[in-house]
Parts: sequence; structure tokens; C-alpha cells
Amino acid sequence: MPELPEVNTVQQYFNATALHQPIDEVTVHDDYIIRNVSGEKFIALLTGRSFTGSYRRGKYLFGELDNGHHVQLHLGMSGDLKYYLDPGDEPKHARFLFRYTNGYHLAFDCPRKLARIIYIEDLDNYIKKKGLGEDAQRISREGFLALAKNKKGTLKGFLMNQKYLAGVGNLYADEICYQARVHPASTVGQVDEDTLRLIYQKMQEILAFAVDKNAHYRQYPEDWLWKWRKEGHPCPENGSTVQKMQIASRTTYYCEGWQRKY
DNA sequence: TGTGATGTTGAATG
DNA sequence: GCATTCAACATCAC
Repeated sequence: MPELPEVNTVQQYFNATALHQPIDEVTVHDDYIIRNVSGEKFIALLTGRSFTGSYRRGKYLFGELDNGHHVQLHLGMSGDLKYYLDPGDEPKHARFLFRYTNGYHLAFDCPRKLARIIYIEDLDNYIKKKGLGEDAQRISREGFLALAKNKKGTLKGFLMNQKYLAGVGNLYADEICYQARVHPASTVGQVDEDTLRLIYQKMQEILAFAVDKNAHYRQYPEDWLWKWRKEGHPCPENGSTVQKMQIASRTTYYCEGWQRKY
């Protein structure tokens, strides 16, 4: 579920299901994903509390508690939330769940266990210490350009580095590079400013569209790379075939000849 | 059977 | 200290 638009969708789900109702009971099936406190401690910290709001920064979602503390709900590769009444509807890989006063449950489902749940007393301090970059949708164009200056790494590695900007992952990085017509392996510092502005603009358009569609990729335009992102597929723009290579340690797809390399 | 997958991290390297 | 790369993490699906 995991890049910015997907996490935004989960945040809306969280807001619609988790806020302003006391947590009667916390059940922990597997505390592997709870990284900074034990399952026991987690139960003690949350029982009787309620969530009053949420804050999302890139792929990082934080539930705000009525004591001012926060719970980080990072989805990893396969995290998801499910709200349900009948205990029989508990998802298969629920690692922990809350039962509310109204009898409903909210479960954190996570097959691959790469999620990261953190109990945080001081959110500002946590984010600062972590060095988490500004949200990709909220960063200013000037801020983006300043970050890109003199970077020696690849464009894709830059876009995906959460310390620079938070929210872009593997799929959206490829989409942004494709639509801006820039090769993902380009050296960031070599890309001229007009092109960086275009990359920023495409990033905003793509993220806004995906957020608007609640990250339901089936509703994405047919000409998005995402729709035919596989090796050897013909590129609709110039008749070349889609290439596959590793960039910044991630599988990357692009159209040779369509995307200029700097 | 083996491979790869929308994630991050910490160690290693330049 | 900073920037960058990459193996490791746990599980499932093709």
C-alpha cells in the first residue's frame, strides 16, 4: 500500500474510523513491528486512550493521542488498516488491534512485517532527529531546487530519499521521470534548472492526481508508465521498448530515447 | 523452486 | 561530517 498517495488514503480511513473514541482493549498478536517498546508496554500505553487526530508526512503516518503523544504507523511494504465489527472479520495478518467502546475493531494488518510502529512522546523532536524531509506535496519549488543543487547521485535516488523529500517511492519515481522525460539515472546536479522545474511540476501533478483518485491505479490514465511498466513493452511515445535496470538499488523502468540522460 | 516485491536501516565506501 | 550504495529484514505470490 505504501507511497504517499496510498498512505494518504490510509490516513483518511484512519480519520474516519479511529478518532474520538476510547480504546477499550489492545491486543498484540506479534510485536515484531513495534520497534521501540514491547507488546506489553504498547498495550499499557494505549489502553483507555483515544486518538484525536493524525499527521502525515510523506509515507509516515502518525496518530495523535489525547495525551499529546503520537503513534507512528508506517506501513512498510504491506501494512494496511481494517475497521470491522465481527471478530471473524479480523484480517489474516493482524499484528495488533484495538477494540473500541462501540464494539468495533481497528486492526493493523501486515503480512510482510516491514511496517514500523513507534510510540513517540515528542513528535517534533522525533522528526527532527530522524531528519525526515518535507512532504513531497508541501515542499516549495524553491526548496526542491535548492535540494537538488550539486547532488551527485541519480535523479531517482534523489527523489526517493526521504531525508530530502518525503513520500516518493519506487513506482512514482519512475512515473515522474517518465512524464518529465528525464532518464532516472541522470546525475541530479547535471540537470538544468528548467528541467528540474518540470520534474517538480510533474511530481505535483502526478501526486495530486493519485491522491484525488485515492491511489486506485486502475483510474490512472492509460498513458501513464504505471499501466505498462514491464520490460519489452512498447513505449507509446516513440515506439521504443521499455528498458529495465537497477538504479539506486531498485528495479527501474524507463523508455530509451524518450527520457534524456544528463 | 526460485525470484522479486509500492518499505527503511545501518554498515561500508568514497 | 556528508552523500551514496547495498545487503538484510519477513512473507507471499507468480
